[in-house]
Amino acid sequence: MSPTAPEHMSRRERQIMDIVYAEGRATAAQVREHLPDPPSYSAVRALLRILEDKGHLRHETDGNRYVYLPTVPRGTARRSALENLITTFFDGSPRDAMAALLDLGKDELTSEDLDRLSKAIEKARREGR
Amino acid sequence: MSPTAPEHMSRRERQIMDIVYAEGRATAAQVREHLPDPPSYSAVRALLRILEDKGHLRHETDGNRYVYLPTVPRGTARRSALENLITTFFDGSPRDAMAALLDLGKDELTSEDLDRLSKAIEKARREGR
DNA sequence: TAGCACCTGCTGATTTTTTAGCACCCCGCG
DNA sequence: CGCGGGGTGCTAAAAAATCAGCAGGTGCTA
Repeated sequence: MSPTAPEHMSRRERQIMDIVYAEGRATAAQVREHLPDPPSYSAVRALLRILEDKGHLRHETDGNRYVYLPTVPRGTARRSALENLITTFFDGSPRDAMAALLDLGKDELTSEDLDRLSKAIEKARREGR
Repeated sequence: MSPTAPEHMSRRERQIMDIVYAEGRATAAQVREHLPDPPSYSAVRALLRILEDKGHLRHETDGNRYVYLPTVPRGTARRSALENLITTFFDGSPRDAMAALLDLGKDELTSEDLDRLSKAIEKARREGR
């Protein structure tokens, strides 16, 4: 079983993990700010401790406060999140996913972004095939 | 708040929704098959009924059994799933997401897939910019 | 008709999650 | 010193999720 298993996390746990991943690192207060329907500060800390117990988070001390970080690196989490998304929403087809992504980001992608993408594709073609 | 809100769903609820989205439509038995640590048949049915109450699923009758479908169409769910993923794991950058996706699928993408992708990019360039 | 194998609705109870509050510690400052 | 403001751990209780079981319906076939 993968260490990144959003499947097996409770609602709050997932929300918190998402925040930590988005922020990179976060204190209890920070997490609470980003939490929808934020519960008490103390509740947030409890959750963070649980997440740490379960091995999803670790913490460093900054002065006297804890700042939490994911134990599994962002890149790994990204990957499984993508895989998961592809299987549940794109029938396991990365191509379809890319197409959707392209469409989704069309307003945001700059000409230069598209260049880079094309290059990356060329590169993939040369290497992979 | 969006009608697709995996954020607010419980663990089982999410798992079930994922299955239904992956399958397109599913009966209680089918859902149960795909569920990790499957609970009793009766428990699955209970969950399905709850999901329906909450408006995430609806059902049609096939003979005398219920087959469940998502209320919000797959395409819509896809979009929000992608958006969500992009914000939490790619700092809101579709470009980075595409790059990761390309890398992830490099072994699976055929030459033809890459062609199509290139074309789609060209098209995006012409239209968008 | 009776038995079997499905299905459904419903409900109460167990288990897990989520929460708030309390006790304590450390530090800076009037 | 003594107080306030920040932090922490821990725990009990409330709330939500999860579950299994019962009652009843349908249809099929021996």
